[in-house]
Amino acid sequence: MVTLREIAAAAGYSIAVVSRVLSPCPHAGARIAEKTREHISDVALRLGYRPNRVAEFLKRGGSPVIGVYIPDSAETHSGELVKGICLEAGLNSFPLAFFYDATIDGFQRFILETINFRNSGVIAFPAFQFDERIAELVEMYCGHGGRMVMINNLERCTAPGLCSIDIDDFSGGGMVAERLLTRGCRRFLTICNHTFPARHEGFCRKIEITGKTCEIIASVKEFDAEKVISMLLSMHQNKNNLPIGIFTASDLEAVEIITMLAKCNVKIGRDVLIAGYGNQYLAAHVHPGLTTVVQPFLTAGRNSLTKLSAMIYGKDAESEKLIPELIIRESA
Amino acid sequence: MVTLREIAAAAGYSIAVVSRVLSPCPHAGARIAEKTREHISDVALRLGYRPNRVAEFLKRGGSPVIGVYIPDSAETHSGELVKGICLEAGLNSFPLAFFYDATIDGFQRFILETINFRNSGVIAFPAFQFDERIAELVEMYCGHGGRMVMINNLERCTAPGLCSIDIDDFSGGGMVAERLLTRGCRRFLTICNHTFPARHEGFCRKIEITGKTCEIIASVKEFDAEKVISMLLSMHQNKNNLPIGIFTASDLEAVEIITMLAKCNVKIGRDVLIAGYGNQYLAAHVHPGLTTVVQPFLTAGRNSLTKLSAMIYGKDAESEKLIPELIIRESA
DNA sequence: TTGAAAGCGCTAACAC
DNA sequence: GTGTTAGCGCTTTCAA
Repeated sequence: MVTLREIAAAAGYSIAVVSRVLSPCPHAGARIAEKTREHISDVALRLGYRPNRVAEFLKRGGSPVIGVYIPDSAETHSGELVKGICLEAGLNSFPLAFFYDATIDGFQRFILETINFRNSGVIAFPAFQFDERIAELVEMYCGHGGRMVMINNLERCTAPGLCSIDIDDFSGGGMVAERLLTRGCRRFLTICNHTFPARHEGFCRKIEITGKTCEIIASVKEFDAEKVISMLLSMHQNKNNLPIGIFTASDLEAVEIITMLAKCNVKIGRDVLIAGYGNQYLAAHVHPGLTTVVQPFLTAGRNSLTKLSAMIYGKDAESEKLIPELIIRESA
Repeated sequence: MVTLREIAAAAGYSIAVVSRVLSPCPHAGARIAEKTREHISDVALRLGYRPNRVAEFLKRGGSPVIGVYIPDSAETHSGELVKGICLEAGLNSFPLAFFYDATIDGFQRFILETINFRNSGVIAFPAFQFDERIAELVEMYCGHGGRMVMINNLERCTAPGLCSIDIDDFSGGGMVAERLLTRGCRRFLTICNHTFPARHEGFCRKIEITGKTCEIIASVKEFDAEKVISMLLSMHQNKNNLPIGIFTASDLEAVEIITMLAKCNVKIGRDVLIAGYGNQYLAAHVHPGLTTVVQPFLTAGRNSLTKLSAMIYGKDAESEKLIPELIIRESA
């Protein structure tokens, strides 16, 4: 491992000068001659220096570890988020401590643990039902100088030192509507999903603009494939009202419906078009393949770490909104 | 954060004595009076002491960070493994550095990086095609005092300081065979999968013991649902040979086949029984639900960290083989 | 059996 | 602009 000491020896300066050149946030008023800076940077590069964050934060009275709060679920997008975070963390030599959970009590334990260990910052993706206590915990943490990046905060928490990365569900829903409209759908069906209302709102808004309406089913449990579909088909025997467009705010429900309809001899992709949300694992492997919305969670993960690291070193980081993308397969 | 200094003050001993009591591997020849040990342990417990691994390893000339090499895929089981590792790492205050990759060159970079940062140890799940270079890298790393836990090593690498956690694919395949036999299957079909040969071997062995045989299809691409099934069904018009049992070594293929067959009016779960392997996300949500083998990757993750931590502190850790479990749903 | 003190790699206050 | 020095929390050598 290359240390400041070795660089200092090789460059002919003291360790302190080398530190001031290489430190991500040197103390205020640190002045270095431009020539010295260049020389030391060159030597560091040549020797392959990688900072020892552990020692850096030890001195500052803390630990470089970044706490990551992640939903305790097997969904594909959490995996993508984790991957993005890990990738950037690796590049920047930040160790990570993951906390898998999906409860408000767990979130509280997580925050307290983060404070107790004097970790350098927090990335949080609290994917459970929003609760005022979250906002309080975030305020408490940031109020004491903590830095946090929150995924899908949706403007519910605000605090200095808090930066949000949201993924735009509303426009994702709109993309599905546009696709179904383009494919010539006349009637639309959608399953309620209270966890992600914006996906529906985006979908319905786009449909309403065209003067068409959406039938809404309370839950996937009440989706009686044979009944609903035979009803819909018979109502429109003249075939003029085909295809019917179905949108569910999660792939899980879309896959249930696809496999239920397949058993009823419904031609999915022709008479009935189905689109889901999330591009979960296996969504590409049902027949017909599921048209769905892919969320840029890898990007969210990478950006969250970049922003957090900037904030940790006293720079500003702006919140951002990421736009999802429609993946077209055979189902719609 | 409670430090040794505070405990020393509260207990009325020097920091050195407290360190000897609380350190996970005190230097050889450290003697402490039993009464002192108890007293200091009590105080530490009362104050809620959690060791500062960063400082501990700084002194020892390294970093507490554990490097984790994980396949760069969205499969559910990687997520479970990561979760298990994170859980134990959190309990033991070990920071983690994940390296998502699926190439031998990446594995080499990972090992070199681990050495460069003087990380405390490695958990590796190299899920790509086995290569002699892996064995060499492992030998090199462990030869220089590195500690490693390998997931699904399958006895391919050996080195002092290496401990393996394998999941028994052979018995997993056997479980599926037993289920299909119990359900009265007379004929069996299986899709080749060269990545996981043991799953097939376990399956076919159990079938062969009963004197029955397995038809083998080279790949899922060549599974022409209509052709294969109409052939099979017509061959056994008398219905005496129903149900037909199909086993694929991955859920992905099983889901493809289920959704293809559904379109052909085949009664899955009655005339044709299908089982997959892996219990991937969505496998529970196709219709009919997929009978499959769930691998104990959460346990593997937890145990890998426990074993690694033991080895890091100079204790021995034994390799182990974990047994998967059959999840019965409607498809078989 | 216990304590004093050095030092891991780095930063920051202070001196020059 | 640059160097000196103390110290973050812990382990370990050496001395008592």
